[in-house]
Amino acid sequence: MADRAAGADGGTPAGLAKAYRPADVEGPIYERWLAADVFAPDGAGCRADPARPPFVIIQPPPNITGSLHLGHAQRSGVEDLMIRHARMQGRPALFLPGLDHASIAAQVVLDRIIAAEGETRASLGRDRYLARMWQFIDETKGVILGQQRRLGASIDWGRLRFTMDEVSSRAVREAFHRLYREGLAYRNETLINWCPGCRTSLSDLEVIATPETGTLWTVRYRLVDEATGADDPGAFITVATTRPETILGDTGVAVHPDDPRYSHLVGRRARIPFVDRLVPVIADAVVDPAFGTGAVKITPAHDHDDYATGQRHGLPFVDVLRDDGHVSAAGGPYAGLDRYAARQRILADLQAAGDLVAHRPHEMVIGRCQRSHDVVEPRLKTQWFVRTRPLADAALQATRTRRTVILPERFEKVWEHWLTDIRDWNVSRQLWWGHRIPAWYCPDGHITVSPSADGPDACEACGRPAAELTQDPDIFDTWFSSGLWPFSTLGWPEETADLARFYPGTVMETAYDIIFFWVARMMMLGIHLMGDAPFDVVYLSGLVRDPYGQKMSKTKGNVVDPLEAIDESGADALRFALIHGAAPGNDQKFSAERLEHARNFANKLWNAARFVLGARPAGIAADAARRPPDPSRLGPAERWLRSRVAATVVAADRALADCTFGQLTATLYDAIWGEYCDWALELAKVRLADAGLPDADREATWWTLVEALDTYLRLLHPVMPFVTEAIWGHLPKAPGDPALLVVAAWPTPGTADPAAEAEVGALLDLVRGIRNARSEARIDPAAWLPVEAALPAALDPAFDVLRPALERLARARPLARVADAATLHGGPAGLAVVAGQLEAVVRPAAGGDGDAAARDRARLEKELAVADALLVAARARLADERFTANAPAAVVDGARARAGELAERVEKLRARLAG
RNA sequence: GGGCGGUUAGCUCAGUUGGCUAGAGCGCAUGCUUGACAUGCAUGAGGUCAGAGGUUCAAGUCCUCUACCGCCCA
Repeated sequence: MADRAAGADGGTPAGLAKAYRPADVEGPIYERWLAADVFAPDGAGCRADPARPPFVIIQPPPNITGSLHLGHAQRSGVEDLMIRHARMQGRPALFLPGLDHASIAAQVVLDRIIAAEGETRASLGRDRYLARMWQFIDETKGVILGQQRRLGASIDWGRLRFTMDEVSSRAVREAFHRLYREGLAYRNETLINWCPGCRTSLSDLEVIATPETGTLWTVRYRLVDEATGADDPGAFITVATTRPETILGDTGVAVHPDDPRYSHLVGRRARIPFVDRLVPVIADAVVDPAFGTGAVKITPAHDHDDYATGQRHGLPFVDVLRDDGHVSAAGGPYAGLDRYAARQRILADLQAAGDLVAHRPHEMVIGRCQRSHDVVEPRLKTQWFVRTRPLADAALQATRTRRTVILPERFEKVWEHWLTDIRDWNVSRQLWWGHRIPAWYCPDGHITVSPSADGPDACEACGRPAAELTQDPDIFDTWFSSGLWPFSTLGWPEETADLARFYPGTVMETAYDIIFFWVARMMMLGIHLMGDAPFDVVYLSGLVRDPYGQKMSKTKGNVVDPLEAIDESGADALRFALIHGAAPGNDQKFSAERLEHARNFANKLWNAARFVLGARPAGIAADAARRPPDPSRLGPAERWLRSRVAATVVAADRALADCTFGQLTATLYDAIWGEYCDWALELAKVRLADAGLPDADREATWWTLVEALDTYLRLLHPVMPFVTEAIWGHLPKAPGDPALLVVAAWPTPGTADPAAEAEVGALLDLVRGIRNARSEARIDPAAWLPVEAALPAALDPAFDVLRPALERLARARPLARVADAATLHGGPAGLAVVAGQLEAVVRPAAGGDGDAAARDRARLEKELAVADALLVAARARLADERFTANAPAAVVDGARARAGELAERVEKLRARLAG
């Protein structure tokens, strides 16, 4: 691992390579975690307190035949972050992984493969097809598991579940059996959504309403002369339709009862062309007289509205489609034609007969299959349904009482709305790959539902032996087994120890686009079957999009492969980039720049550690146990750093408590880069190199750096587990520390030191001011220039200690303190610096040219203009009695102090410009 | 048609219960092989917080309306 990597560079401090090379580090570290058995809440290396409440995330199972995309990577990263944090806090943390069989998706993939082998589903038959599927998933399941591992997910591999394994299968049978017994699962013939491409029914959720421009054709039906039974010459009723092929299934024509244009026709019969069916003209208030001609053809077997109308009026239901979307035998002369070919033929034939009256473009909403995008056909089928109303009410109750909280909260409205209007759930799918519905039918039409893997022994109703029963050929909607996931994974229906300990789970994290498909169903089934909601928090993450905000998709070619990103930049960089952009419910754009930014951060941290480890004072042994710095030896910079670290711990804790993980990464980035690397290490360098100081002082400085680094590594570990673990392995350990950071204790905040923060803050401002003046005056950055500084007496002790460091940072030598700001005036030409309450003068080597003086003057004038404008505003505010009377005292005091500082600054700047 | 979200620097985004000079990364400009890091360092430029109105001592933040973009449901 890291030691091996060091060899290439040779002689680098502490055996760390000059640049962080994730590829060298990640694999071995994951191996060490596995070997130490730290991921499982009952693993040998687990250090959790078993008395504390477990923290449980059951991972959303990815499709077993697929591969991980960035969305998976992001969610996996966020889940792992929560799990690792909980684990470090000492809670038993269960991160349970799984795979989903994804019926339709898997069949689509396999169908393509067997097609290349010259086979089809039909040619193989059900049994051989399923055998082929098991073989296929055996080959592919490793892909996605390996990806999880590459991401660093600290999942409990021993508890890996698959939605089609025996434990999950038993749960599906048992759940369905119970729902059936309770009347919550029922079989019914009704209109369902049929996808001719997938040749299966779909739930309402899988049908996507798509606005499209179609054609509205106007067709006239001939009315029959009841006396003769022949067509009544010249008597027509004209209807409008967007689906002419459904004419074949028409069993009525409806008009509005109050429509005077048609009232005389109600009760007569029309002849449906081609199939020669006589159908009644009926009156029904559902008809919109303003739409089309005001007369509506009724196709009860192929339209949801017509279905209801047909029921009200006792019309026949004629299914004119086959499963493959071709016209069935009921379609007379068009039988066997594809639905759209039939449409064209019918239109042509109507035209020829003179019955096609008109046509015009028509804006409409068409239901398309979520997966195949085929136009979905409403059809009459006998299917199994789950009665959702009582289940949905319980789910609503759980969120209304805050038993389960949805993040971000705005999704609770969406949740409410959907569950309030929910319709029964069609769970039958006419596919092969999935859980076979455990329902058997006897020749007398009795239904037997059995939870047993072997099926029933006999018909429940009439006792016919099993041999005379036939099992329902259909399988369950994949989401039915997914809905049981929070407890089927734990062994339900058996009362296992895991089930008792880990149900309900803590957080369910998933993408917001499956809130109904999955979250709602887990909630409904979990509450019903387990008696309690399956989780405390539903964390809905957003989608990961490409840099232009487009959804990533293979067809667009804008997909970023997580493994490639890891190969290039490391798993930590990918995790950081994804987590940094993750706000609950918000989509994020992902770009190479973001990844690079994260990679640079990992490298920065690595190098900071490299410096610290290489700067160990001689008096401290390489294998010395870590101890806190000696408080009596701490200088202002050390006190400042410890205070900042304490503040960072507080901020990190807060971000974790709020689930604002982007805030967490920003906090740690700013602290590590902006405070630790930019200032703390630079200040410490000088002190550590100062041979004139007592050993104990330098050792205290080093221990302070180590302590801070140790804390940062712990805080950052959940986000960037590999680099932090790699570095931590080189740090001195405190007594009680484990061998691996993954199970080290989460930090507790230290004590704030406001005085140190103020003192050091002021002195760092002085450094910034000097640098600014030098840079603006275009002075050679390498040049050492004398600087005189005037500071309040209170800063003297800190200044005395830090002076060598400040000199180096400001390239100021000597950096002399003067007692009185007035003495800064006059004398040789200099660059004025006004930084907060401090003033200084930089003395350029050769007095500077005329341009330099002019530039310096311009800089001061600009600073004065800004300060003056702010002062005017601040004074105006304080002059307003309503402000001083109404605002909180702290705010008013702050404004007064601010105005005072500004006045001082303005005065100083004016004095400099005058002098 | 109903609902939700967004609009802050050239780009991508932070911005907590309303309260000190609205921040970061990338990009840009100028300069730097400073003994951890050029995957770096220093300094700087760059903002009418979409628009209008309102509440308030005080609004990027709260309310109303408008515009544009996106999403969900029907």
